[in-house]
Amino acid sequence: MKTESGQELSASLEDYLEAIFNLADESEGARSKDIAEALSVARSSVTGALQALREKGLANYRPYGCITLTESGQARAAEVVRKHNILKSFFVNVLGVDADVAQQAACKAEHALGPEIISRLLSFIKYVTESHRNGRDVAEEFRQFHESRSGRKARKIEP
Amino acid sequence: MKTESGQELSASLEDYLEAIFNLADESEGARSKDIAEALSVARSSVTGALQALREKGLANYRPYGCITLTESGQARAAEVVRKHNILKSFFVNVLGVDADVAQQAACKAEHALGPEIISRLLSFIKYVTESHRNGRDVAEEFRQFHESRSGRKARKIEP
DNA sequence: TGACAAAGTTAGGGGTTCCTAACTATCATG
DNA sequence: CATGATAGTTAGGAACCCCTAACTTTGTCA
Repeated sequence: MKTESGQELSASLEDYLEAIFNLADESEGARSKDIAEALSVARSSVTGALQALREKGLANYRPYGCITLTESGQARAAEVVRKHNILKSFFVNVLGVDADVAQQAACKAEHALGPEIISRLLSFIKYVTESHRNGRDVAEEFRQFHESRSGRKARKIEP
Repeated sequence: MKTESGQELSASLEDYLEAIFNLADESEGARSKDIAEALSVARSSVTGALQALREKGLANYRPYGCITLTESGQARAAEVVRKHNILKSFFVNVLGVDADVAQQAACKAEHALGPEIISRLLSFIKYVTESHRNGRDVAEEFRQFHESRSGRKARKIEP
């Protein structure tokens, strides 16, 4: 039983899918205006994207109607969101990056990484988490390593 | 003294820059045909890209002439290549991904990640390398963790 | 209910990136 | 040096994705 449903999807359409998924989570059915806002895009661009998503069988959409995802649309969106969360978690919890920076980077990188790498990344996060429980906190150890390295750099400037 | 030189560059143009850089490394001056081959693109697309790069002051190019990068072109290309190598190294040496998969993923992701994350990723690779020298090999430990996890999954299927 | 504001759509246009087909330049070789 | 093969260019067009401006629909409230 495969989760994925068919064709290639552009990064842009994946973004729309993700936004609809997240918005529909809170209320039921997303509003065009909120999608536009979430993606920083004109409302008319949303209309276009919705037509494309409908044609691919991913969104239930008719003019002036409320916007939901089809089953396969939800599956695709869930995959994207999953990638996003794994990436963000890696950036924040392992690399120690700011939440905002991580959020933005995850948004862009989620379209670029295939299942193999995502799966290993997830595994790696779990590994780091376990290391924490086992008293050999890899994330913490790295953070100190990183700080001491940046520190060393800084010291070079003022001797 | 900053390395970067100016404007935003599309992912596509970054790819061309990288290809020219790599090709010019081996011989001197890249050939249009080889760029096309490296990027799996029609020769005419290369011509267009070269015009764009020339307009941005990144490539020395005139019709039928040999192709080199300007100084700022080289600087930009070097940045891209650096990102690429850091990502690939992370995928291969930390996550344990196949070289080919890593290569492809690095190619796509290099356009999506900013300096903050790249710098931390580099630092993390160094941390893992040191851990190897210190007898606490994080990469190796993760590899075993990952294997045991995939193993556990597989066992579920045939009980 | 009628009228106004907000939400959504359509029309038209621009930029990017790529393609194929046909043309031109370059180069090696007989 | 002629000529054919290879490399490179131009022309024209398609697919995306986004925009603004103008129009239509919807919903609210006096």
